[in-house]
Parts: sequence; structure tokens; C-alpha cells
Amino acid sequence: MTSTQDGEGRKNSRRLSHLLTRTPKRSSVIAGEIRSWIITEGLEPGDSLPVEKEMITAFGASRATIREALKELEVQGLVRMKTGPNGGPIVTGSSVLESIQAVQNFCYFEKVTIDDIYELRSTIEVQLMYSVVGHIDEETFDRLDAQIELSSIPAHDERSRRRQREAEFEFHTIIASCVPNRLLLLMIEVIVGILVNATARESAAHELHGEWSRENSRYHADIVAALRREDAETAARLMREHMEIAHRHLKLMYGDLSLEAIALTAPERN
Amino acid sequence: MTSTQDGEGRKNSRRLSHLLTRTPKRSSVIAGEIRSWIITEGLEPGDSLPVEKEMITAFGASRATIREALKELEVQGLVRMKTGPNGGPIVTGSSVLESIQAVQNFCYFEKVTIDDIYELRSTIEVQLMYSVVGHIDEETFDRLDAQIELSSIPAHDERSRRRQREAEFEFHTIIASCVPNRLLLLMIEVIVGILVNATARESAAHELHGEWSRENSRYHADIVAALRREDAETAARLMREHMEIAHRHLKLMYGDLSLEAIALTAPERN
DNA sequence: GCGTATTTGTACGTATGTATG
DNA sequence: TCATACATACGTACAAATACG
Repeated sequence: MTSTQDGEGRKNSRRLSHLLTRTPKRSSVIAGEIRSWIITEGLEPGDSLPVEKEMITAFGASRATIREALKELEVQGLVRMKTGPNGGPIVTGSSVLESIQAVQNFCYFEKVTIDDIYELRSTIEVQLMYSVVGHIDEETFDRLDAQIELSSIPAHDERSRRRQREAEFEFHTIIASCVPNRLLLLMIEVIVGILVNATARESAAHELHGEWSRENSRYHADIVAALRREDAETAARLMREHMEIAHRHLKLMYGDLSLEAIALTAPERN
Repeated sequence: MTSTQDGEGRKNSRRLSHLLTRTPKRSSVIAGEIRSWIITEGLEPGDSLPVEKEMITAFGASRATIREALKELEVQGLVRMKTGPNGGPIVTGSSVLESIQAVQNFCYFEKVTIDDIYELRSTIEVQLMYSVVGHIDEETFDRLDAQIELSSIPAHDERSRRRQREAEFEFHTIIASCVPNRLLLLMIEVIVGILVNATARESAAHELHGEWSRENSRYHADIVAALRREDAETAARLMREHMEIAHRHLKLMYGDLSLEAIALTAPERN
């Protein structure tokens, strides 16, 4: 009974899609329907969807199929599963981590280099200076000052060096978080996220790090100063230089043929 | 037997992740292991992974769990399932569509506007001019000419207007496909992909379209001419103007509060 | 704090469609 | 054409997590 329904559905969709696209999986179709259902209902993050049992009757599919559809949406970062009473799939906005993951996968297979990343990063970070100016409040400026303070303390062991490098990256995401353009923020987070993961392993070239770190702190301080007086041009110029230097240093540390084995390390944010 | 092993594993990971992160699902853990296995083995697109049955014994998990793990990797665009003999999960590179999907989801929930998209698009497309110059071969120039030709034919019905708009977008992806920096190409494809989906529905403001389309064709032709003589500066200037005009027109057509309900339409590339 | 109910997570068995050779 | 290997789908059962009385 159910099998005939299934068979018919598949044959039908196969006919429609002809030769071009393979017969879509039932779970993917259901996932798409749930997706558009989320849109048409205008669901916001936090809202909950019907539980598995209801979906089974609604779509006339087995639990495994429904679960697979929900899994697809979960991996895409659209929903999150919650156990217990009043549980079920709940809408979760953003999907920043999923974007980072997807782009990281791309970088792995396409053999993206440090040069490639910095060509893009430089462009976007410079644009950020123009877009963010005038949108940073006092509290954020204080946080930026603290971050710079943290970066200027000389690091001696590998662990503190890593924390310092993370703080240096965080400086950029803090600024980006102030920009009204959320898409610009996402791009910064994606690129910085890739770099954080790429440089997460302990690095060679310890002796380089100290000097570079001091130079970074100077640039960060100067950029903040320029942003304080809302001087976008200067901030942009400094950022461009800052990116060029970072690019040079990272290239010295990691060489040309990097980002391959480093890109795919799972975020594990479950 | 398997249940005790399972229980211990879960307890172990729960202890490690403490309170910060929720107890990860077993399928996600396995997905991560497969992911890093792909890296360490240095698998390329087209290579095949062990079939489900082998994974069941290798990980000591049930079929459902393995399938869920593979589903995760499939949605992330890392593998593709193949039925039949010599089938099983095979590695598939790229994951361009997955990146587009993820960013689209983000745009939906974060209420990204036309202004936001064009601020970023303008920056990246202008950068593209500098990066792509000297990397376009004759055959591609011919394709670009053909594309411009196609765009300059006046469109009368809604269907041909849509095809024309798609051709106009394709012009940009053709140029982008020549850039050595694959990450830059990805970004262009993501942004253009979002715009294509956003403008896929039939639009109001038909009367605007004709004039705009002619202007587009002129700019496209001028940009190609500049790229032919490897004049990056002129190409960049033209592209910036072209973007400003496109931004103005799209804003007239769709207004300020767009991209919400349009962003989440599933690509359905299965 | 403690059971209890609800809902997801995991597991096993089986049937069927589908592509390869 | 037929057999074979594999994913896809269904059904059932139990374990684990969480909210609520």
C-alpha cells in the first residue's frame, strides 16, 4: 500500500526531471517542502516545527525517511533537534558555522592557497573599514582596546602564542560584528574561520611570531584610532598594509602549498 | 555488546565536551571520522569510500546511524551516494551549491537586503577585474561575445525576459570562472546564485527592463573590450559603475525589504 | 529532588528499486 | 536478459534525554 504510493511518486518525479537530474530522494523532497513551509509560515529562530510523529502522518513516509529529511535541514543549520516533551525540530537561524564548513570543504578540494585567501580577505577587510565607520559604539571600542592589550603581552610557550593568535583574529570579527551589513559580517567570519582552523596547529617559525605580533598590535591600535575619529580612508589604508604584512608572514610560516589537509577539520559544534 | 560499547563512547565524549557543547550524536562523530579519513587518505573527487556494510562493522554502529553520518556528509557536499554494484559513497569535490545554500539560509534569517548584497558584490566584482585580467583565453572571449549578443535581443514575453536576465548573470560567472583564485570564483557564484534565485520569480516593472537591459549590454561589451586589451583599471571602473546601476535598478524593482521569502527556495540539484 | 510521560536517538530486520556487468 | 550488489524505504522495538507534575 505504502510501497505503491512511494513507487508512483518516484516514477512521477523521474518523468519530470527527465535525464538531466537523477531521481530525487524522497527525503530530499520532503526536506524541500519543510524548508518552503518554514518560509511561507515566516518562522523565526526559536519557533518549533511539528514533531516526527505528525510529519509521518502528514507526509505519509516512514520515520526513517522523515528523520533523514530533518537530518538534511539540521546539517544545513536550519533546524535543531530537541528531545523530551515540547521538543522536536526547532528553527535555528544563522547557519554561520555551516557556511564556514561548506567553504572550507571547497577550499580543500580546490586547493586554495594562502595567496588566494588573502587576495579576498584584503579586499573585504578594506571594504569593511568604509562600511563599519560610524557604527562602533564606545563599549565595543573598549573591547577592542582590551583585545589589543591582550595581544601585546609577549607570549613564550606555544599555548599562549596560540591564544594570542586567536585574539588577533578576534579583533577583526569584533569590528565586523558592528557592520550593519550582515552578509559582510558573514564573509569576514567565513574567511577568518578558515584561517583560524588553518593556523590552529602549532606552527613552525616561532622566532617570527614575536616581531610580527608586535607589528600587528601597532596596526590594530592605529586602525582603532582611525575608526574612533571616523577616518575611513586612513583605516582602509592601514588595513590594506596590515593584510599585506599578515599575508607575507603566513606565507613564510606555511608556504605555498597549504590549506589542504588543514581545511577539513570538523568544527564539532554539536 | 554493541550497546555497552556505545554507552561508553557517549559517556566519554560527554565527559570531554563538558557543559560547553551538547553530547554529540554518534552519527556526527562518525561523520567527523569519515571526514578526517578522507583528508588523511588524501582522497580526490571520484574516489569511492567503503560501502555501508563495511562501515557498519568498522564503526560498530547500526545501519541507521551510518546512513545518518553519510547523509551529513552528503548534505555538506563531500560525498554522493551511488546505487548498484561498485556503488557506495563516492567523494565529490566542489560543494559550491552547498555553500550557496548555506549563505542563502543565512540571508533569509538575517534579513539581508539588496543594498547589503550589492555592497559586497560591487567590492568583489571590482576586485575580480584586477585578478582575472590576462587569464581569459580567446575561446572564453568568444563565449562572452555570444552572451552579450544574446542579451541585446529585445525580450517581449516574461519567459524570454527571464532567460535574458539569467544570461546577464551568466556573463559574470563566465568571467569569474577564468580567475585562478578559486575562492574568488566561489564568492562570485554564491552572490550571483543568490541574486538569480531572488530574481527568478516574475518581476514587476517590465517597462524598466528594456532600457536597463540595453545599458547592461553596453557595459558588458565595454568591460570585455577593456579586458581584451588587459586594461584592468578601466574594466574595474566600468564594473563599479555597472554594479551601481544594477543596484539602483534592482532596488527599484524589489524595494528595500526583499530577499526574505525568496532566499530559501531549494536548489534541488539531486 | 523524583518518577513519569513525551520525544528524539539508536538498533535490527526486511523488502524493493536500481544500476552494473 | 538475468543475476548481483548496493542504496532506498518501511516497520518495530528499545534506550536516552528532557520537561512537568
